[in-house]
Amino acid sequence: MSAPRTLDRTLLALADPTRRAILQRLSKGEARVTEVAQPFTMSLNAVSKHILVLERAKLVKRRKVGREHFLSYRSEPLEAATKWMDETRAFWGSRLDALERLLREENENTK
Amino acid sequence: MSAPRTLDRTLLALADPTRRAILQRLSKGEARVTEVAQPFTMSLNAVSKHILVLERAKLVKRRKVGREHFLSYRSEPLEAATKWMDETRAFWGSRLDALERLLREENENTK
DNA sequence: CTAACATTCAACCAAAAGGATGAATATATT
DNA sequence: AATATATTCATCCTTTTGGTTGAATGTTAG
Repeated sequence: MSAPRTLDRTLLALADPTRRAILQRLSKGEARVTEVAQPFTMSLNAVSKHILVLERAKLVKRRKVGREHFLSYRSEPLEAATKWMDETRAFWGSRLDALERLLREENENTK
Repeated sequence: MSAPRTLDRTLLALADPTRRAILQRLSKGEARVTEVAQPFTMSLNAVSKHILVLERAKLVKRRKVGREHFLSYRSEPLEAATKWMDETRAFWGSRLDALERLLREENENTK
């Protein structure tokens, strides 16, 4: 099993609409911090912090050219999270169907 | 587009190893609060709070029988989150491949 | 050199998260 | 009725989060 910290960071980073919007923007191509911040009403600094969260989760990579920081989207963490979710959903969802689960519950309740 | 609040709550609830462990336990069948809390070193009350977070995200349903509260896992939010992730990953990941993205970036940089 | 620009750093703040403990509530057992 | 059990409620504490503003840093342009 892979370190759960990574998954924590990925899911936490994705659990915010601002950050998802940032990622969506970056999925269309590289952009500078100011460009990324432009559509939002919040301050540039606030966006800068969101970017930091995304970087910590490795969902965004930064490339510095002079005074400009180019941000790009990295797909690996989302792929990993998707993989975890698919596997988990399969395991939690279909392996025990409703009837099986009911039987097991009854069995446990009479122990 | 579906309300982002739901997705927020689901992802936030999943972004914690304790809560994922609780869900894993419940995926094997119903359990009471005390049973769910038993494996953890933290206090019962702390677990109770985690359960509340999971309920808010509709990942856990509660059925009260006398003084006992039976908790059960609900698969719908995880299914919805998986769906969102799959779609998003497809959209962000494969629709623009590396070359396309590179061209677009160069184009944007010369505007 | 100086001015403008891109970005972060440093405080500060309010709210939420994650935990502990002790009291309260409701139900079951004797 | 008295006690034990299952669970939450109410406080309190510390850390994190998400936001603000103002200053600092580094880079480019005039």
